[in-house]
Amino acid sequence: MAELPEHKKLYEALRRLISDGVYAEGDLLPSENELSSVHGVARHTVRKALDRLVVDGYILKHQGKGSVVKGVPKGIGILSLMSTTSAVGDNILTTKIIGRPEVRAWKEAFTFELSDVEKEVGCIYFERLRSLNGKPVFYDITMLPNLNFPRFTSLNLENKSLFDVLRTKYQIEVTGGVQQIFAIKADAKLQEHFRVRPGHPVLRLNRKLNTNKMGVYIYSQVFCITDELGLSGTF
Amino acid sequence: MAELPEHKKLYEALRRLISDGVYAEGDLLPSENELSSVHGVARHTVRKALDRLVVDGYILKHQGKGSVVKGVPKGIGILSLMSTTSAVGDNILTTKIIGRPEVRAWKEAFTFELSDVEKEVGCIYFERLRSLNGKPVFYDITMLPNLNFPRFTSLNLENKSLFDVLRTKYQIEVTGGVQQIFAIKADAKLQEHFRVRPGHPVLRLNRKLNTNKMGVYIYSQVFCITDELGLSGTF
DNA sequence: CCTCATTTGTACGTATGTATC
DNA sequence: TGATACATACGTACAAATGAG
Repeated sequence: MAELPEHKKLYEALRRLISDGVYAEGDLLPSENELSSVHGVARHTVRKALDRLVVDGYILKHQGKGSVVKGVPKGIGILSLMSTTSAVGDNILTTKIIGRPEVRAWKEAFTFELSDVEKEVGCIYFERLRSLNGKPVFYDITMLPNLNFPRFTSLNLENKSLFDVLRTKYQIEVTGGVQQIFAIKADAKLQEHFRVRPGHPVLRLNRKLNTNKMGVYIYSQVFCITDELGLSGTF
Repeated sequence: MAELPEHKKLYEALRRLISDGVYAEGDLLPSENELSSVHGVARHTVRKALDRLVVDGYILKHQGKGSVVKGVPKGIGILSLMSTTSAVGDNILTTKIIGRPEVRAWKEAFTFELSDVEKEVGCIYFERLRSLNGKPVFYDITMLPNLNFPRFTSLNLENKSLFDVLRTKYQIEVTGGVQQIFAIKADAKLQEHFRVRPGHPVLRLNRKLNTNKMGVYIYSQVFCITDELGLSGTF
């Protein structure tokens, strides 16, 4: 297992402190010089970690003032969860894996083209149902190429963020991607998962996510009920 | 006018070279040391400029290899039109203004909060119906604060891009924004505009767009039929 | 397969400018 | 006004990945 670079270790440490609520929204982080001496790294290294936290939306920096905690960016990548009725902060998002991750041949990658290498190695496939306060709101299908993911199928992904697992276990970071968005009617499977009536409007997203590993893409199809919450994103 | 910092000047210069096609997709940028000596700045400064180009999606960096031009990020965050059946290039998008732009009090800004200043000055309101090859696909409501838009209500917006008009006539540039996305059923008004049956699934976007003018935001609500085309975006 | 020059990544140091309180 | 904190920018050194030979 490769040792993580200092700036990444600090990034993970600070990110965790924010996720765990040790630093809450509005709090000031320790100054760069303080973090530098406390963690025994150069200020430049601290700045690199903080830069990343800014890009990821955890903090805001203000010259002369300090680094203010913005909060934990919730949701799936760029599109984050947003309640239409009340704040999302008090709500509880739980994740359930349907079936269990398995290796299989690609059926298709929705509307995206697959490379020959991807076709050859097959894919790791799993489905998840995510609920907010017990009500199902996301149903998603995820496919990864079966490359460099030792023991992935035996990992417990319940209530864990896929992105966190990929980053911490496999050093894979999602760097961006493309997505297509549609409004559709619920079919039989969606009706069952979401417990809605036939014809209920559902949001569908086809996504291809880029990573920091050359040639490694994550494909996912996300279905979402937007009755009580919308998908929110900045650009 | 404040002088731009070196790393930003270099960023702008390189960004422009990529936009203008001097460096095309797949090309290798000059090495960091070369850029450093050519532009007379430290390597650290070059790296800062390149970091920004990576974040913005213009280049990819590979250790031991160099910085590869990725291209011009298309419609950053702004969901762009994408056909599900064929290329959109050959299709014709026409815009029709429904009614005519008028000044009125804000009814509401969808789910967004309005400032006191915005409430006081009122808004410029108009609705548009955009069609692809004669079939209506977008119906949108746009609201601007009634500030600094002389003669706006008498402008002819037919078949013109609102963003282009704002930029060329009023020096207002859209710099980003937030949006919420929902899947809904067509109501009576949407049924009529889109000529679809009751209950047809429709995509709804509530958008608040930031501009380069402090305190000036554009609010819009976009309805979209995604039967034959999806909204596509990069992130 | 190995070596070597090149290129980016990490990490350190130092100095000075600028915004906030 | 002064102390503090972040921003910019110069420098050095070595590690790690790439690709040519």
